[in-house]
Amino acid sequence: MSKRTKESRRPPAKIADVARLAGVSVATVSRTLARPEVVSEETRNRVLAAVRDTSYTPNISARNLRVRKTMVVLVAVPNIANPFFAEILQGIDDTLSAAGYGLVIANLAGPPEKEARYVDLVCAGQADGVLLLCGHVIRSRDRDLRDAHVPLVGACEYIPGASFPQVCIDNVGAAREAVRHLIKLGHTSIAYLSGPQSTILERQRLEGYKQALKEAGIAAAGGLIISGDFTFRTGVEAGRALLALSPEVRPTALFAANDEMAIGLIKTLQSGGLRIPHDLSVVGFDGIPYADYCEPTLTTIVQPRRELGASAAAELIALMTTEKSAVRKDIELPATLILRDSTCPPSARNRN
Amino acid sequence: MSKRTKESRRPPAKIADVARLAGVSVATVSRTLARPEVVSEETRNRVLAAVRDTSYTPNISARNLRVRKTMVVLVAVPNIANPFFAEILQGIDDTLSAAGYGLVIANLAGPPEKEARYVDLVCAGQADGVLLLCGHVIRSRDRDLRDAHVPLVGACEYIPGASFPQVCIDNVGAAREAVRHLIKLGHTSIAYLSGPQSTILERQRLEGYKQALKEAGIAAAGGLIISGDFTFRTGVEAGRALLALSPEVRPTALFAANDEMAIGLIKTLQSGGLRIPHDLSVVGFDGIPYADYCEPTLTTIVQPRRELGASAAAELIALMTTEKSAVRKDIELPATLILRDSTCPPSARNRN
DNA sequence: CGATCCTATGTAATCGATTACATGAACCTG
DNA sequence: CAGGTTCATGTAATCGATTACATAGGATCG
Repeated sequence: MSKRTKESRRPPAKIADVARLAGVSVATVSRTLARPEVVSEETRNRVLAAVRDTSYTPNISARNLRVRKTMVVLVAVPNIANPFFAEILQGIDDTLSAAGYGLVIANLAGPPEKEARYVDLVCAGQADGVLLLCGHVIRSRDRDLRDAHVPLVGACEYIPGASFPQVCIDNVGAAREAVRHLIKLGHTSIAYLSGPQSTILERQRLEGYKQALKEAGIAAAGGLIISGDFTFRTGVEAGRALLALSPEVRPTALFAANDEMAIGLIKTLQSGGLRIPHDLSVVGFDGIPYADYCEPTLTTIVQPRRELGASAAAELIALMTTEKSAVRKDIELPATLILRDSTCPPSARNRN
Repeated sequence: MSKRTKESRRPPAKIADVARLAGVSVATVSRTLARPEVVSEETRNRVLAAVRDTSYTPNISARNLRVRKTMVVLVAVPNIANPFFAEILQGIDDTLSAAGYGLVIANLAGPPEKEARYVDLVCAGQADGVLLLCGHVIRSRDRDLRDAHVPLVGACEYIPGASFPQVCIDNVGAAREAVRHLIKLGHTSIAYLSGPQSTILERQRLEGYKQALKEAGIAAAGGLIISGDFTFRTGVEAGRALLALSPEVRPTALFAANDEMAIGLIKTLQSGGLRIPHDLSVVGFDGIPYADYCEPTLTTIVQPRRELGASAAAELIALMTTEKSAVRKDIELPATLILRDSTCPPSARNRN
């Protein structure tokens, strides 16, 4: 009886159609859908049947107009093509779309005027919330964004003085752990391949590196810091630089601020004749899928990417739905060092 | 004079505010924004100034409600985490967002009920168009999607009988070209590492492989086809299978249906002691960034990913904006074989 | 039994834009 | 100068929901 044949003509059913079919007013239909407990069981059944028969779905534009929400959140991501962010996005998407939100992805890798367009969109109140996957945006349009008065949550890159909640791992601690691992293996000459100096992420990982060296009583010789920018290319360049060094002065281990650079470095070193980890131990950071595919597989700090995205999204939802923000707490997720094949004790011939 | 200090209070300006400030009716404001040429120069200036002073932006929900559009397109993608799709998405995003559309990304890698939710959303008229990056969805909800009467464009995977325009490369031709390259180098024993048998993509690449062998008069021995599913893991498995073969019967070259498998295969072969390309030439398909990073760099068919995404998006925009579809043409984009280091003539010891 | 309260439902205002139609001024034109 | 155009603008209906307020009928109670 409830199984009608296709009645579906071109224009989608509207609430008035359902009301007519059920013999009630539009208000009752709306109530039935929003708060089923306030209508009598009998009407409820009639309405729900009518909803089914007309395959009615509320028009979101109309609803959003009325309740003054957009059900859209803006996600600012440095670069979608980066597998690290791709997985964070999945976590965000899972959580947000389950709660009925759509997400507009602002890919900052695109032309810069696009970034401006996105910020404007937010300021114009066309998004209910913003998720920042990097400190980038906030620095340029700080004020605009702030007094647009839109809930905001940050993830991945922890910004110390920020006025909004953030979801991150302990970058300093994780970097320290990575370097401690190398020290425990017996390495004393440990280089660091940095990220772009302008990011907070970079400063924190550098800090962790320094702390580990310091607590082990190893002097952080300045020359052991090689500067990179998170790209494969700079990993390759760092590799060339290391190859140019004579074996006696070459470090026996290296901590890279992310996996992509670590992999570029390893490739370059290998084609220059070095054996990894025998001649140089390498530990990376992030735990991108490829780190487990390369040869040798990469020892690295793996970040809980999906969870990072999911809890940032959950936090934002809380902010958006709660009356006047009271949430405001930072969340720190655990990152773990995964031991694979790119590290081993320094070989005898490299010891001094 | 136009540079006012911040007047921005909580509620965003609405069209009535602008009208009041400019001393005109709301209709005139709307017209000024939509078709500036129909209002007198003098009013136009007054209105535009008022727009600036109030930093007015039309409320999209209200507009969409009125004009019965959503300005949203749904993009169904097999897996965002896959770098191949990530770049296509960028092309789509560039084009679509420049035209003012938002995109909802339906990541089919997620839980299957999410896929259903997305299809429902489209059927409920909450999207103006759909972009399919794989044949997957269409096959399961074919009818629903069709009579939802929403403009649809396919990309990447060409579906022969489809009733909607598609933007693809010539998969058969490209695969044939890849294999021809191996043949030209002198190989006569060429294996094929397939994609998932259920996809049309796979059948087309297999077809190209067969055509190339046939035109060279090489019998396609059945045993040379190894089945995979586009993942790194099956590349590894294929590598193990090849290692198990004695060198005399082992093929001297292999064409993989995508790069990820090719890379998995190469890694495995290398750790099994084979030298690539010396002992086995490999050509891949897709041209993902990593193909240029691995060791040796991968000879592969590179697909114009960004353009693929951009023209699919452009085609969809045409469909959505044109009165009653008249567009309906498939677009074929060129894919090119890029020669890198994973292929060379068969070595003497492997010849028979 | 009349006052009071509750429950279930209906009526109509509202969200903020777009746009068909109405209006009125200015300008021709014969 | 009556009547017809054209041009710029205003009035008000409309898109499709949500929800404050009104109302009617029934239960409860002193």
